[in-house]
Amino acid sequence: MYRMAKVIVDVPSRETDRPFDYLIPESMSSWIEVGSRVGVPFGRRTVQGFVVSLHEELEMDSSKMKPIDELLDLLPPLPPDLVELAAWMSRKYACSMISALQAMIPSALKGKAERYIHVADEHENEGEQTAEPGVLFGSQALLGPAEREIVGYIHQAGPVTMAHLSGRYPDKVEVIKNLLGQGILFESQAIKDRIRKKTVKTVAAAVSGEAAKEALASFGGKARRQQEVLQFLLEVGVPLSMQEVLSTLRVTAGTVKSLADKGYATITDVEVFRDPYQDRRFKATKPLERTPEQENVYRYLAEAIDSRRQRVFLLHGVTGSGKTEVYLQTIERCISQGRQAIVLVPEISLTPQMVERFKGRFGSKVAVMHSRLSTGERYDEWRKIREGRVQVAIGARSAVFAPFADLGLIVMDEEHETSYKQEETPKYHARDVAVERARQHGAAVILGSATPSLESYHAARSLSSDDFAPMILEMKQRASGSRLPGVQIIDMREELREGNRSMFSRALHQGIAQRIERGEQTVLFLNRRGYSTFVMCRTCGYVAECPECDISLTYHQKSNNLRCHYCGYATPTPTECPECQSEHIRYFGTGTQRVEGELSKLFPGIRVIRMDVDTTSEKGSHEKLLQAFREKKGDVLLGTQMVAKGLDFPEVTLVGVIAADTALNLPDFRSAEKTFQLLTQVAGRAGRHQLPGEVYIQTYMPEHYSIIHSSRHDYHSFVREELQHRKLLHYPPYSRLILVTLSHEQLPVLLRMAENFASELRGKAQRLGWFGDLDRRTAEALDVLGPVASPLPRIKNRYRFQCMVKYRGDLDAVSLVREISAAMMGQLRDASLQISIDVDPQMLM
DNA sequence: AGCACGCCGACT
DNA sequence: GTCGGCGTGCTC
Repeated sequence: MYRMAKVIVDVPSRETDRPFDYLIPESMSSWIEVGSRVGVPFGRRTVQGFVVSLHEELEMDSSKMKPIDELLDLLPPLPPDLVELAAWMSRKYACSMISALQAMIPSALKGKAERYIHVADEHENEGEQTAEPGVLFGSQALLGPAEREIVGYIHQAGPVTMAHLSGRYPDKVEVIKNLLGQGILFESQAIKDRIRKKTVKTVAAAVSGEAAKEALASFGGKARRQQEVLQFLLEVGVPLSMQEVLSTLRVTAGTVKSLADKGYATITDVEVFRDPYQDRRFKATKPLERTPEQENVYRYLAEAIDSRRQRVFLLHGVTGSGKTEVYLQTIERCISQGRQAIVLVPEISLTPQMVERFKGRFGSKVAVMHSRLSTGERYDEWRKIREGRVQVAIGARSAVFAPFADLGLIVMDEEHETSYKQEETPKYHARDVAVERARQHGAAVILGSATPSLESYHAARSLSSDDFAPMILEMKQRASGSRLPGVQIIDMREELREGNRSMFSRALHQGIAQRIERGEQTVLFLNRRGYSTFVMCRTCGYVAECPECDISLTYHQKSNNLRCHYCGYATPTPTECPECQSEHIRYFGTGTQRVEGELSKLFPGIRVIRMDVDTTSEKGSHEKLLQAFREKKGDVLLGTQMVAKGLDFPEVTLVGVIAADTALNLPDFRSAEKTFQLLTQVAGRAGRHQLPGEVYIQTYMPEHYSIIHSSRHDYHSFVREELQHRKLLHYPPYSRLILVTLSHEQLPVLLRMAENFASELRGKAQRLGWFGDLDRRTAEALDVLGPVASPLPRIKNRYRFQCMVKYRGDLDAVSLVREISAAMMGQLRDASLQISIDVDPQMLM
């Protein structure tokens, strides 16, 4: 009987996306589990892999079968339910198993093989200087002095890497190769993690009682400092960190070391967790009394927690209705029953304020995961979860994979945010993953938003037997009792007609002036997208573009150069047009910098705090800027998306949207929805406390329904209208989409393959009886649009074309697409054709 | 993805 | 004559 493991190896290729069988060595037998991370021989090298199942076999083909060669962690990094979830993801999103597994663990555990050089056992003494140089060992050739030195060094230093060795003996690479060839040296491979567990040195007295007295006496006036250290350690009686001992007694590490050498003290490496919040104190908070609305909602949620069955709730609550307090109390109930909870927030709203609220309520029971943590910090937060040291995990998208053993609740705040969809492989949506995990664990899911996505809202409204039919819970009032701000739509065409060519309408201009006068604050919002600053020649219309990616280059004022946002290509800003030699070439478009400039021109002495990618790239700067604004060190907070979310400043009474249209005119069927959500979010920033708030929205399309309904805070009317549009055009939620992008270096080949793909897919769907025109609402329910050139038609020297597959949600179109793309990649047996599959795409541009 | 095996150009 | 170019084939 042989114990075997099926292993998914870390080799990102279509042919290797399947389990490989390995023999489990006797020594690892009781340690290897589903979810274990192992190093396995694969071809001629060693790679990392994950055990996905265990089985036994009576016979085995020993010529083919290899044993696992190392087990990388004592506790498997993935519990079995996550391995199962990875299989679900690979089906749903047409991604490889390894990419799904890799997404679930911190990057610190993405190990790579390192090669080590050893001295072969029977040659160990060859490096030593013999009395008679030139004596032959066995059949081996004579070792020269260089050979002897190298062999001797490795023997004494232990296994070393080739890089280390060639660093030490830079001109002896040939000699080393020879030794390897002769079998005097040999290579091995082992998986090396990207980081280590952090340790601190601790010191403790190694003697006590009588022995301690003797020890102290034995110094006899000598080594005063050592004596002092021992005395101190005995007094304290518990192990201390080396750091503490050194700084308290003002001694050096050498002193302590000598004491340890005498056997009077011990120095140990103790594993510690890197704690990104260790220097922060969080004020403890108590649950607030629930408002009647909150009470009503909480009753349903508490019942769901108690039932231990999968339930999905859509919590639709206006900004300021106290959704977070509801989350906190539901989590409290969940963890008091011995289960754990995950809180998902968009990366952008994982602000110190948010962290503070959770830390304040749950203290050390919380692990926080966000992108600003270092690899090591993130690894340690993750370990706290895996080892059961915390009960609550709060983080962005990937926190949905927090490896809790008994999950009772998943909260997804700002459910409608697009950042929950990962744009890289695996292109998963955290909402769908959350619902699936909840199914596995019998957990509750709360999808919270002031402006729920149409997908979620529609799913909740339809009485389908879907795997996910949420129940809608509503909160219509602000918890503070304050009114939602009045919203004024400003027609910028009118402004232009009346001779105002500035980016500020007269009303907004006056509004800002008023706030400055009254000492109140203003938030100005600029939609970044569509407002890229590009360089254009005003004489001939030439636009500077990236030679590799065919997209316009972005002007960077700081470095005075042009950069490609996609591949990083950079070039100095031209002073004359390369096409017509005109000098009238300059950057174009509005960025936050330009608005800032305009503001200081219009309001001399105005204090503007600008928040954008430039001013928040540094660690902690985001926090600092907000703090400064809170302390009223600025009259105006000017920024992009990041000022729209979750911020709460009592003295902000005016919010201005510079141009609502930029979001409205994006080539995306969701642009109206996005605009509505954005305006509602932004408007929610004003007048949250005693002072009443005002919102000005500047637009060239004042009659657009998303602008009108958002100005009236009327979600339901907006949704009614928007759903009609979607239904008419058969867009989600009335259909589903798969975006298939094909890329190849040669345009003609790509065109042929893209056409092939579309017709293959149409043909196959027709044979299944699926193909047809969605608009006719017949049984036919799959349509292929395109191929067309991708919005970014060329990236890194590869041309890109895309097809949009539109289909009825109950069909398994993903399998079909996957099948056909696999067949096509097989046709061109080189890897020159790449096909990327995006299921339920969010970004269509 | 690597890494090796395997067949054709410019050099000691 | 060899060193080395990268085409294609495989990895339990």
